[in-house]
Amino acid sequence: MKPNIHDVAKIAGVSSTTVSRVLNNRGYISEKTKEKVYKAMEEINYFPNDLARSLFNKRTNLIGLIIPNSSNPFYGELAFHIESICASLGYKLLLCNSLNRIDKEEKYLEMLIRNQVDGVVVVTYNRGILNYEKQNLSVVAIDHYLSKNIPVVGSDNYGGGKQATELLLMKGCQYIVHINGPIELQTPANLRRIAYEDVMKEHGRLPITYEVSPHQNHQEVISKLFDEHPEVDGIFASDDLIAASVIAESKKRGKDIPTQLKVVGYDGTEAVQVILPELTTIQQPIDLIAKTAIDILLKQIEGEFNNFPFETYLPVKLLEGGTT
Amino acid sequence: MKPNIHDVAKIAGVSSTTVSRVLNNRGYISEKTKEKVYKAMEEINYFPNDLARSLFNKRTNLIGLIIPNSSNPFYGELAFHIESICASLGYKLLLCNSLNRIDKEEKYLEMLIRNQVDGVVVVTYNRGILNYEKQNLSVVAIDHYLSKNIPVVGSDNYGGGKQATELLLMKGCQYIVHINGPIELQTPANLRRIAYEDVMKEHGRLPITYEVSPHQNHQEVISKLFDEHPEVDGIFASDDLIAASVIAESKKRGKDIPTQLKVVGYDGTEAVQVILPELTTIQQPIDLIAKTAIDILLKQIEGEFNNFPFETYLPVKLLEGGTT
DNA sequence: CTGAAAGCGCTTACAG
DNA sequence: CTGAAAGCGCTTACAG
Repeated sequence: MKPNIHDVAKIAGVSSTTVSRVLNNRGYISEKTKEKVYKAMEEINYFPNDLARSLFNKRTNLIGLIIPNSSNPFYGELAFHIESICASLGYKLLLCNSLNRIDKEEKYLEMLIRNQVDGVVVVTYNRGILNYEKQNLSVVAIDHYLSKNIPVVGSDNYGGGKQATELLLMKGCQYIVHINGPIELQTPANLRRIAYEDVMKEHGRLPITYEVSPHQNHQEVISKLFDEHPEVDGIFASDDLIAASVIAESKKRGKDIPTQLKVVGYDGTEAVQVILPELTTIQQPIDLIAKTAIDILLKQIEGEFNNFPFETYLPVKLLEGGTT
Repeated sequence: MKPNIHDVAKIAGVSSTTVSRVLNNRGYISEKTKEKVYKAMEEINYFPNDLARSLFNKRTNLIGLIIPNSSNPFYGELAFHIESICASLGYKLLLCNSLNRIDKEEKYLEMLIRNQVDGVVVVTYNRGILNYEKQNLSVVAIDHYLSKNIPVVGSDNYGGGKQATELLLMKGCQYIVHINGPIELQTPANLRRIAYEDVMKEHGRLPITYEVSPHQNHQEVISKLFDEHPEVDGIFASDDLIAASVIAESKKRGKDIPTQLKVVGYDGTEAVQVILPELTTIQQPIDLIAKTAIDILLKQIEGEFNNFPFETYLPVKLLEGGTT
C-alpha cells in the first residue's frame, strides 16, 4: 500500500494536521517538527496524493488540450509548447486527439469535465458543440471561432496570406492558384484565402482557390488543379503539408521548381524546416501562440474575464527557401 | 457551484447511495427510480466527479506518457496512437515532454506518481532514474532499456538496419556510411548500427559510423562526413530527420541523389511520407508498437506480471522511394 | 429494491 | 506552535 499522510504523522510523532502544514508550508511550524516530518516522508517514500488535494481545493491544475491529431507536425509542435508552458507553471496536460470528429470531441469534453480540468485549449473545427459555455468551463480556442464567448488566438492569417501572394507576384508569377481547406469551416485560416483573393484582385488577377478537406489525401485535388490549369506558375498552399504534396506532384509531372512553378506554404514548423528546408513558407509563431493562449486561459481560470482581448493574431514571418 | 450527487438525490427524491448505484449500474434498482435519477442528472447538468471516484477506487484510469518532444513527427505520431488506444479503452493520457533531460524526467515522474497514474509509458534516454521500480509503478518502455524489470517494445531494429544496408549494397553502393545517435545511450536503436556493421563486415566492407546527438543540429556532423569521405555513395541514417539533413547537404554540394548518393532513413512516419515522399526508409509499425506497449502496461496494471514478453520487436517495412 | 454510515487522503477553520 | 473534527464528492459493505 502507498503510505498516506497518517503514516507520515505516526512516524514523525505528530498529527496529520501538522504534516499537512509542513507539506503546504502554511502556518507556524517549529524547525524541529519540520525536520522530523521531512525525514519521515523520505523514510517511507511518501508522495502526497494530488487527487485528494484537488478534491478538497476544487482546483486540479489540470488543463485539457483537444487537437485534431498530434501526428501532424503543426499540432505536435503546438502540443509541445502548450505542455511545456503548462509544466513550467505547475499545470498538467491531458492530451486529446479528436481527428476533427464531433462525436469524439464531445466525448473528450465530457471526460475533461468529469476530470475537473481547470480549463481547456481547443483546436477544433466543430462549432457550437456541447455547451462549451453552459458548463462555465474556461476555454480558449486556437485558430477557430467557437462562439461569441470563447477567445481565439492565432497567427496573422490575413497578413500571412498577403505576404505569400505578394511574394509570388513579385517573383513574376503570372498564374497564381491558392489551395485551402473547406470554406464552410469559417476558421480564421480562411483569412489566408481572403488575403490571397484581395491581393489578386488588387493586381487585376483572377483568384482561383481549390479546396481540400483536412485529413484526406490531397493528391487527387492537386492533380486536378494541374490538369485544369496547366499554365499555373505559382501556388500558395494554406499549409506546408499541402505545399509538400504540390511539390511532389510537380516533380512527378516534370515541372521544375522554382523555374516553372513557385510554391509557398504556411506553418513553418520545425519538423518541416528540417525535412524540407527548401520550402518557402509563412511561419507561425507557434510558441507565442501557445504562450498567449495559456495566458488567456489562466486569466479566465483566475476569474478575470475582461482582461484579455477576444481575438489575438500574432505576427508571422516569411521564410524564403528554394521553392520560390 | 457544480452540482454533486446529493443535489441529484434531492431532486430525484432518493438517497445519494441510490444515485451512485444508478451511475454505476450496480445492484438492483427499479426502472422508475432509474428514470427519476437520470432525469434529475440531466436537469441540473450533472457529471460525476472522477476525482472523488478515483480517490475511493484507488484507480484513476490515468496513464502518463513521457516522450522527448512531440514536435518530432515520430513522437508526435506515437503520442497520437497511444492516446487513441488509451481513449478507446477508457484511459486518459497525461502528456510529458522531457526533452531528454533527466531533471525534467524526474519531475514528471514525481508529478505522475502524485497524480496516481495507473501506469507510465516511457520513451527516454535516461536509465536508472528515480526508482522506476521502487514506486512499484507499472511501466513500459519504448525502444529503450531502463532496467531489468521494465519491459521494452520497439521495432525490429536489427532487421531494419540489415535491410537498409543490404539495399544500399544491392544498389551497388561502394562506400556506405552510417549515421546514428550516441552509442552510450545503449538503446535498442543501436541495433540498427550493429546490423549495419555486421552486414558491412560480411561483405568485406569497412563500417564507418558517425554520431549525432539528439535534438541538436546535425548539419555540422554531416558536413564533416562529406568532407572526410567525399567518395561516399550510400548513407544509412538512423532516422528520417537525419536522412533529410543528409539530402539537404547533398543538394548543397551538388551531389545528385540517387545517382551519386543513395540515402535510406528510418521511422517512416506519416508526416515524413507526406513531406518527403521520395525518401527511402525503414518504416516502424508505430501503431502496433503503441498497441503492444499499452497491452503490456495494462497487463501489469491488472497484476499479471508474467504474461508478457520482456522484449518485443515488431516487424519493419522497407519503403522504397526515389532516394535509392 | 433502498438508505445511513464509514471511509478514500487530503486541508482548513477552530480551539487551545 | 499543534491537534481533533468536519468535509471535498464519491462508493461500498451492512442493514433492512
